[in-house]
Amino acid sequence: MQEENTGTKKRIRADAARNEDAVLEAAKTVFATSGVDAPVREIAKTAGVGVGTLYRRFPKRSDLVVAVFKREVDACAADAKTLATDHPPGEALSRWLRRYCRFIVTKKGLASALHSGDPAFDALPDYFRSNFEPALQNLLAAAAEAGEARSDIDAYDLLRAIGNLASAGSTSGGKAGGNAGDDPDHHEGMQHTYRMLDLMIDGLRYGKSG
Amino acid sequence: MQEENTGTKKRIRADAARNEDAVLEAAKTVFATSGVDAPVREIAKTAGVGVGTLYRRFPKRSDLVVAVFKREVDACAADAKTLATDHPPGEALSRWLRRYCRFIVTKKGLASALHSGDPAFDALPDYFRSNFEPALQNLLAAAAEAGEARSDIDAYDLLRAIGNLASAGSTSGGKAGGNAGDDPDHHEGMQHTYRMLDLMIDGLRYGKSG
DNA sequence: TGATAAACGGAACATTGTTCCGTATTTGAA
DNA sequence: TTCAAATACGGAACAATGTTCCGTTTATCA
Repeated sequence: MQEENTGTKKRIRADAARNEDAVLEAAKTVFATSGVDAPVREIAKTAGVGVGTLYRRFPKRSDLVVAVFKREVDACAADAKTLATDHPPGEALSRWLRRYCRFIVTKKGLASALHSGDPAFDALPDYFRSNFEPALQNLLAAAAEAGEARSDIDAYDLLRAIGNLASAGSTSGGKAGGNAGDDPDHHEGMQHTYRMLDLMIDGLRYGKSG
Repeated sequence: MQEENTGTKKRIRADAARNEDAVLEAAKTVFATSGVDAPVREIAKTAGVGVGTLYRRFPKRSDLVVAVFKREVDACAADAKTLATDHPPGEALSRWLRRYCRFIVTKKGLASALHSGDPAFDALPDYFRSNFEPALQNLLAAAAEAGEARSDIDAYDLLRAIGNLASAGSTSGGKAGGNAGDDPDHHEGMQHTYRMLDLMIDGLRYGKSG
């Protein structure tokens, strides 16, 4: 059990692993800056690699999009665990919902790609749900048990509700809206979205059966 | 009032008009066959025209898409009037709803383009509604007056309902689903859609307040 | 340190939107 | 009918972008 990979032959070369990570990181940045339709070359250049390198790891452009998306889903879902250990249940729940809200807004460009009919993205909705639903479910259950939230809320319903809330509040274009500031929290629409989210959170905490 | 164009200088050359029509017709065919993402060259070739000619009339690819869409909206809306004069009110209503249903299904590819965030398509939803709503409104009113349909149905509600019905029933890809037959009426999903539509039509005709 | 497999970089290719311009056609008048 | 000007035509050429190929470089291991 010394080797970390079971089954496959050899382990990946160090530079290969480093580059894969650089590409993913660059893609995340570029997608956020120039939208999901940004040229592959731009991503490669940002990552400091040639297109050949990029394509060896991600044979299709859509593979890269999918990988970045999944990676960010993972990160967001992982934050649920972190928050749960670092904060009291109600606070953890509230913080994660904001985190999730930010995720939705910054993925606005992706959303349209998902519904583009390209089969490459068919698996993403499932991935989305199967990661976020349990994450939120745990936060909800813990908060309910601690008496810090009502217990009659379905995790998936809440995910969808906030998803709708957030995507309605953000500007519609694919190209990453305003260039004024980098922080999505300071977009006008975002403020409104947060107010609505606070309303929901209050409802969760102080509603009936609390 | 002898000249048909008021304000502009001269009238368009005969070959120009002929070509514009050929391009629109070709685009309609190609979009239906290969999807809205079909190459401009393919459309030009189908129309028997050079790309230069196509681009003089439609400076952007999206202009052509918009033009085709509007043209088909016009055609569908115009059919409402034709049907109204050729058939008794209830029959006209019923026939047009099927016609509209077919329109929706064959425009499935367009639907995703509309929601792509491209500002070129921003005006289309309005165009859609402002043409179809009055058309259906007239049919509904006539049928209601003749006692052949209930009178408490909102035209726009019905348009949306059937729109949802039809787009749910058709295959999801952009590329025009099965190559088996050309007739959309014979796709499996279409049969189901028609059955649901019949249910609605029956409801319209024999429901309360008939 | 050297052999070898793996990975790298980026030039080259294919596809597609769009522009340009020399040539052909239509139009209106002599 | 004939001719000149205006208009439109066709398609080569350009630009942007996804993808492939291959000669060169680098990591790994003995």
